[in-house]
Amino acid sequence: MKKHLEILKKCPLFDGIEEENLIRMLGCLGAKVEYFDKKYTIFAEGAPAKYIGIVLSGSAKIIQVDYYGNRSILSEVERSEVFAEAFACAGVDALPVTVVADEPCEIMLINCSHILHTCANNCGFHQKLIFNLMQDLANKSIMFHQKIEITSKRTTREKLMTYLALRAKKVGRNSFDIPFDRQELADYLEVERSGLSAEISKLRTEGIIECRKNHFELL
Amino acid sequence: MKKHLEILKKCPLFDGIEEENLIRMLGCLGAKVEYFDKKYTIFAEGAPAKYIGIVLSGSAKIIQVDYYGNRSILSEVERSEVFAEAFACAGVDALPVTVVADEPCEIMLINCSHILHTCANNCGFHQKLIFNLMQDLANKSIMFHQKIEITSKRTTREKLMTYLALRAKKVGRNSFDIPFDRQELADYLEVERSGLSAEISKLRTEGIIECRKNHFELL
DNA sequence: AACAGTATGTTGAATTTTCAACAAAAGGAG
DNA sequence: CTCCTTTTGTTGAAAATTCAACATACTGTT
Repeated sequence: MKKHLEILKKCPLFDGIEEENLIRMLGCLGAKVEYFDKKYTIFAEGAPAKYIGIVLSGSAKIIQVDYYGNRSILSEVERSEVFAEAFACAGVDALPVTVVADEPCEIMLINCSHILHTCANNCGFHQKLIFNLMQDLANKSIMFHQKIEITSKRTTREKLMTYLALRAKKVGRNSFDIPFDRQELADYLEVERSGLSAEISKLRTEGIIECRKNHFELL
Repeated sequence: MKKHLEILKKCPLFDGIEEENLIRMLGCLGAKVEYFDKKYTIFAEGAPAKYIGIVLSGSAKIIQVDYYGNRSILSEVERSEVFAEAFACAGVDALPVTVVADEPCEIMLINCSHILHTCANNCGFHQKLIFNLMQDLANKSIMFHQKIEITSKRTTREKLMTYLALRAKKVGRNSFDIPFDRQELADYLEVERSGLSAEISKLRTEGIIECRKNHFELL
């Protein structure tokens, strides 16, 4: 557990919690660490939503596959970020999404009821954890607002430009990497890959954007 | 304030809080009630996101209007429900959405920092409020997941059918009202009103759905 | 009952997306 | 370096959406 401390201290769930308390806390919460290879499923759709996940290394994607096999990417989860917390906290019985390792991953799993309900030891950190969870959920909510803002646009071009503009604003630069390849970007924007490629080409020849692989620049 | 107690007791924010405590609490939180006429703006995009709103009577819609004037409806807020909590809790400086009264409304406004930060009186209900807020935010997150599930579909027909199926599942019946007129439903599904009307007609002649005004039935 | 105003349905043309199939480029393994 | 696999780009035809314009139905008021 020790080797993950630096990452865990950056996790919004443990914001403002001292290192020594954090270690004790993790024991009390029954936190465990599991390893997943690239492309492996961390949580499968339909599984019970008991656990909160924290990415210790690697990264993962939250996806949803519909009846016809169309994949939709809901979000990307990076190191020190939390996932599946909304389902665990809301007490839904089955996960409506799948979480897949994007690269080899170490994932910390915490049974959410251990966070929500005071334990026998009556340790005093639950309040802080719940406060942090609340702030994290508020931030996730804003993330979804942005995703909806992007996908509510009617054309591929507008979706792409809205996404890139938000990304640029977030990093504070006009030049940045995105965490998606073309197919994944299409699945995030909810458009066709081929149409997306065509649109990127057009924007490039029009001198509006520049891009190489997953690096983009707004001109 | 007394006349709103029955509604407030149903508000998820005050879940598990006794009536007598609730009254004192509201005073301590500095809760105030404002009246808004139909179509009036409760919160405007760009306004500071300090306040959490609770619908005491009437209903409201959370909308987003883009650069070109296209309206997108994010959600509907009914009696005893909370709104704008994510922005207030996450501490964003300006609201990215507008909240509009759908009918004449009484709205309770609470400065979110009064909920988040323990007051001088050191009253003991903050923990419970924060816990409730956390659960509410988790539920909102799930709501957004569903909205994304709906709008990620590629055709108007699929979007509509996904929406209606979720709605039917929620109420547990195949026959139900929706809180939207045609234009609003189109703005919620992120499609054209005329195309939506055409699709509803088709589904009707195909014997898949039945509808009159905002009442729908899945056959 | 008549009217005005709003909401809903209908239609065809223009635009855009999706789909399928293939070409080109990039990356990895041996 | 070469082969093989994966990713990305390109294209044209089919399907769906958007747009604009108008017809019809509905609502509330006088």
